[in-house]
Amino acid sequence: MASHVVLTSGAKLWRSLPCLTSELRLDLTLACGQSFRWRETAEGHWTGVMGGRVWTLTQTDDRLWYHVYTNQKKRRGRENRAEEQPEGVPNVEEEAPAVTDEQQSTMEAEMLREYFQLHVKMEDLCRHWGAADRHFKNTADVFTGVRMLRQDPTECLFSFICTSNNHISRIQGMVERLCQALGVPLCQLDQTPYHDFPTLSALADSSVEARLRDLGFGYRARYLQQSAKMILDTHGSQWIEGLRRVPYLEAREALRTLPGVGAKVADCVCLMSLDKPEAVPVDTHVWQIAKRDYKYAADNGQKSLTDKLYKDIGDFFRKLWGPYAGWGQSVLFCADLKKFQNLKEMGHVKQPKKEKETHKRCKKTKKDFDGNKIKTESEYRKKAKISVKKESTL
DNA sequence: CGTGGACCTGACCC
DNA sequence: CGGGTCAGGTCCA
Repeated sequence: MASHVVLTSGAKLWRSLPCLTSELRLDLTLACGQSFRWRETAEGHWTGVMGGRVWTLTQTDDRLWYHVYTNQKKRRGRENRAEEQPEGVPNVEEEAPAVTDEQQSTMEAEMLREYFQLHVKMEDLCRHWGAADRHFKNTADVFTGVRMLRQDPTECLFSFICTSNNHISRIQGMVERLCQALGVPLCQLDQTPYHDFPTLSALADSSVEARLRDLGFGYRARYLQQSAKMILDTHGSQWIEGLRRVPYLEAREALRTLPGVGAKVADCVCLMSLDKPEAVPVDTHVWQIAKRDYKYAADNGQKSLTDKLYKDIGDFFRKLWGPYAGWGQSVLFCADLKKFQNLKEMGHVKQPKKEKETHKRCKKTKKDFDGNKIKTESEYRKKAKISVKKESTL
């Protein structure tokens, strides 16, 4: 049976492209809640599905290494997988045209450059933002290499419908079950099956709501099915992709007409899949960041994130950072996640022992590796103050 | 325009 | 083990 590859055993299986870790950190970028499809399958090795293929990625100081697995061939006509493969689902990579390894590799490298948007120079953006924004600089100095992915719009939309009033560890499991239940199987590696993300038609089927409720999606089950159906019925299968070519606000409002898609989810989809780098998703984290680190609306005492407040906070960051404000937001968002707090405290001091412990933990818990957990709100504030103090002394 | 609740579920804490 | 709280929100009154 096929298994996950690692770089140390079999360099022949790998290809690479130039990419500095200052531009891309796989661990931060793939586990900060943009995409829910990547898992650390071996230390520093991330396996997931992108563009209908299964990849393992890893990196060295100046290169990004990748391996693409061969999809299992579907035997036509004699598969009893009717349950898993709704009709009308195209079989990815079927009858692959004859291409040389070289051509194949060139194409794969190009897919990666697009997925990670390597043409955008994060280092330049961060230097620019850091010059005018002290708090950003202090955070970005530790959280370098957090990039915005350019995800498939359908996957992004339906994944983020799952995020409402939810947490990352559960969302990951839900998205995995969603793909397993409704997506085309691609291959299996060490007992782990990999599936493509479901198509719109698979999601729109009337049986989907009940099915997903059984899989623990709660009230989101209806949103997923209804949104898919609404898109197909009133706009057509290419509609979401088409939103890449319309202005930000227009795309955002279009998305908001879908059930389960509010301001936050719409902005996530705009930023992470529709080429709208100015979109700033404002969630509880970003609201906290705005108040705590930017003294935004100091003690205005707002209870909830109203539409107006949402827009004002977004405008605030857009004014501060400019047209790529969404990319800036993602750096601070990532730095605010519980699971990455340990990175901050290590700061510039080298603590190899601690790092080892963290890695162990990642493997053991495998689903949810929290670094130093913050138990209560007050403890959270304490930490925030500490980090502010550190910053002021720098 | 702003507020208060309901909403599924399970991870995490005590 | 049982009970509360909370999570990258959205929708409705």
